[in-house]
Amino acid sequence: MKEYQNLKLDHQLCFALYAATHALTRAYRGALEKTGLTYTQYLVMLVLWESDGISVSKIAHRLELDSATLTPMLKRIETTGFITRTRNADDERVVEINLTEVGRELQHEIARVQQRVECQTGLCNEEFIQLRDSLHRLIENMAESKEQKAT
Amino acid sequence: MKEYQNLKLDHQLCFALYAATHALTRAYRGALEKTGLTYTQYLVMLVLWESDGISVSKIAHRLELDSATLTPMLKRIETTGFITRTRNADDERVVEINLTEVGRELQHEIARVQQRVECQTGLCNEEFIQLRDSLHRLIENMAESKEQKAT
DNA sequence: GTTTTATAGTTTGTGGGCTAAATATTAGTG
DNA sequence: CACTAATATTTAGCCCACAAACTATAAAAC
Repeated sequence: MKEYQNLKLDHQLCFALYAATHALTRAYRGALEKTGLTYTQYLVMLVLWESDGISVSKIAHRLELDSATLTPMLKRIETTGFITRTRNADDERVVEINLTEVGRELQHEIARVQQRVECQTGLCNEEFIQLRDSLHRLIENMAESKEQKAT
Repeated sequence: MKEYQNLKLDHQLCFALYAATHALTRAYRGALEKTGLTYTQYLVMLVLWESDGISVSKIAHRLELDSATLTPMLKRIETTGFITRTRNADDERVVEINLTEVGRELQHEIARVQQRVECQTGLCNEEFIQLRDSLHRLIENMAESKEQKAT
């Protein structure tokens, strides 16, 4: 049987990404536990702290998620009391997501959680930034190659 | 309201990882479609091509997944005909996973799929390797900080 | 002004991933 | 041999992600 070196698990970028994402997600899961947020819900809150009162589809676009994923998730966050969901009066197709007072306050606690997990990565600031920027280039490139396929 | 620069979505390493993983996963989803494998099932096959006939828990350890995640997944792969699941005769606690002939043959086709997706990342070889190695360091560091917490 | 067409969001069904708990088998211990 | 501990697998229940189908509203076309 021919040996495909490129198929070795440890040579794969995709597996490195997969494993790193899981490692970070697990770290956040533990740290977020007492807030009642899951990791993905935490990402939604990050979006809202940057731009409160936006629509479901805007959040979906920002996080590159499907609105079918967000609808049930937003409902769960709503039950925890951090956000409200209201139909826009001018355009009743649109559902607006707003932070509650509790949701805004949560930001202070989360800032500490974020700090802690970032430390756990054990990367110096330089490598942290280099890694992040490489990932952004990768994301950009993947988006382009997807567009090309569409045309 | 105080502004936490570190909480900006685009400053977060975790979101860059999250988005990059999703982008790659989506690319693989499309490319793997005609084989009938999902992305995670593809990872399992990579493990098996490296070491056929290992136990469920060994696969779980290699992919850093819970065996509770793998059991239903392996059953699905089994129905597609790429693997078999058999209890070890000496120690009936253990379930061994073996490739079928079709499963071994699949490797040739998958090698081409892998090549194609790797191209879509648009990274030069140098950056590819640098990124992958940074991720491995991150994974390593996260594992250490988890151990420290346990002690 | 009524009929398309497009847009925003939800629902449904499948696969993946986790935790906690249940089950089954093997290995020790007296 | 019975009792307990350890290991491996499975089950059950929850959340996330996506595709496809559906509902409701708004905008465009005629």
